[in-house]
Order: sequence, then structure tokens, then C-alpha cells
Amino acid sequence: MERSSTSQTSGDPVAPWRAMLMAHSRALRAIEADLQAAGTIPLTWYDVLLELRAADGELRMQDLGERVVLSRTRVSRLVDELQTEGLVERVADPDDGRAVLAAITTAGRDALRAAAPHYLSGIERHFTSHLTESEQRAITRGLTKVVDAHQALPRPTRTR
Amino acid sequence: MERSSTSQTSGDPVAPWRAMLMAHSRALRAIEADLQAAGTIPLTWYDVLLELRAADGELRMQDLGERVVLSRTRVSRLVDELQTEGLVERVADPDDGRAVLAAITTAGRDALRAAAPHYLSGIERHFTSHLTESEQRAITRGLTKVVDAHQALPRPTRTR
DNA sequence: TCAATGTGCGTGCGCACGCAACCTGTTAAG
DNA sequence: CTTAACAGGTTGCGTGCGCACGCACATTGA
Repeated sequence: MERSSTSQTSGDPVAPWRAMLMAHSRALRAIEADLQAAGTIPLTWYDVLLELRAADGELRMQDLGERVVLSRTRVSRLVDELQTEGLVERVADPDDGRAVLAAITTAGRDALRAAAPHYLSGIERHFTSHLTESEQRAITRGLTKVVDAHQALPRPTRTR
Repeated sequence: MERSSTSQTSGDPVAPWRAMLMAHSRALRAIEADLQAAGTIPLTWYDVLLELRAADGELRMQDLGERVVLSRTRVSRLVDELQTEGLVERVADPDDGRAVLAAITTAGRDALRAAAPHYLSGIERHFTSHLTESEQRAITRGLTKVVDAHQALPRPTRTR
């Protein structure tokens, strides 16, 4: 308890925010470092492959970007990389000539399977294990509400 | 509830992690957008000034970096920018000729004061307001534990 | 059939960030 | 006093990322 500037919990709307920023930064860095040390695919690749597999193996670029919380731009380049490695393919959408489907390949599924244990243990070790069951629930529920609220309000407009 | 891949809360150590990643991304973006629209100083500047003020007005570069969760490199450049704007000054540390103190100026304090309401309301509106009191407490407590754990363990070593 | 407008992706560019190398000043060894 | 190790800061460079823009296809209305 060396922190003097912030009081503690209630009353200060900044406290949970700061806590999240810090935890995000530290845990993410630690997990990524572990993964790199283990020689697995990078975290962004993992996320992309995971979402792809969860969605019957293919997804339009835009939808993919939304799920992995990355800009379409970034997704496009990520798919470039994954495609180079043969982990995904670009497939023309039969229903819409403009759209492109990113489709996970067999090699992609293999890579995902191989990486999964490292990711799970990393998240567990660097993040979840430090939380009680009820904290986990509160975090999941609360932060999900935050996310949902933002999906509904892309443009705030009113400052009040 | 269109999400089909992730079950819900307990049993899945990934759920709180994913929730945090999403909430972080969305809320941060929203807050930054608001601030930019309001014409205030950027978030990183705010954080730096805030920590400086909280620490009697001055801090060594390294310590500053640790508080704002940024590399020393980045802090050095941030202080460059702030110095250019006259919001901080670099002062030689009287106790150690190698060290440099970043010191907040009067203009810096003014800028901080001017920006504060925007930041507080942004955090409140885009983040904290979506959480119940108990969720706020759980998040602050839980994530603080995560942060503390990482400060203690820069090198995990053991995979188990 | 053929404009006019909308939608989905890809690319040029610039910003934020960290790592590794470097410079300077401090401390320890001889 | 000299030299070696070391700690604090800054700079060169590469990487990850998003925005603004343009192209290709789709959809609508005449």
C-alpha cells in the first residue's frame, strides 16, 4: 500500500479504470513473452484462428475484424501474414462478389491446436489465477456490459 | 446474446480475459475520441502530468515510466513533447548527476486542471457508469492483485 | 441497360511504442 | 589515480496499428 494518490475503491470512478489499464498492460506483456519464448504463433494470429474456427471455419474480413477487436485494415494485413504461412486462405464469397472470406486451413487448425495449451496456461497463470471465482464473474459480467454499451453507442454526440 | 463460442462465466478462464481485452479496447477508444473532440491534451500527457503532480511535482524518468506503465524510451520522448509545450521541465537531479528529473510546471498544472473534468467524465461515461458498485470493487481488487503479482514476478521461469 | 450511390477490401502513410546500442556519470577494484 | 563494471537517459531502428483514400462489386432507380 504505497500508493498515496488514489484512495481505494468506491467513490473513485478512476480506480477500476486504472486497475484495468495496468492489469491489461502487465498481463498481456507477460503472456506474449511466454508465448514467444515457447515458440508458438503470436497472439493476434491465435485470436484470428480461434474466431475463424468458432465460426464454422470462415468469416468475412469485416466480421473478423469486429470479433478480434481490430481495425479492418489490421485484419487485412494479418490475413496476409497468415495466408503466407498457409494457415488461412482467402476465398471469394459466393453470395457477394465484393466480400472475401478468410478461411482457416487444416494447417491453421493444427497450429491453433498446438498453440492452445500455451495460451490457456498463460492466461490462467498471468491473469485468471489471481482472481477469485466471484471476481472472475464480476469482471466478466461487468466488462461485458461495458462492451455492449459501446456497441450500441458508436457516436456519443452529446457531451452531457 | 449472439455469442456462441464462449459459454459464460465460471469454468472458462478465458472469459474474464476476453472481457477485459474488449472493454479495454472499446472504452479507451471512446474516451480518447471524446477527449480529442473536446480539444484537450492527449491521454498519455494527462497520465504523465497526473503522476508528476501526485509525486510532489517531480520524478526521475525511470520512476515515471514505471508509474505510467510505459518504457523509459517512450517516457523520454513524451517528456520531450511536454517540455516543448512548456508543461514540464527537465531538471538535473542534485543527488545523482546521471539522473534527470521531469518536473511539472505551472502551465502543466493548469493544463492538468483544465483537462481533468473531461477525463473524469469520459471514464465515468464510457466505463465506470456501466458497472455496479460491487463490480467496481471486484474489478479494482482483483485486477490490482493481478498487477501486484506481475511486479513480483518479472521472470516466471516455471511453466507448470 | 445504364448512371448514381452504397458497401467491402486493400494500400500509402504516419503515429505510438519498445529493443538494442550508445553516451555520460557513478561506484568498485587494483 | 586508473580502470573496470554499472546505472540512468537518449537515440536509431523496426514493428504493430489505424486513418484516409481508392478500387471493385452491388443495389437501386430511371
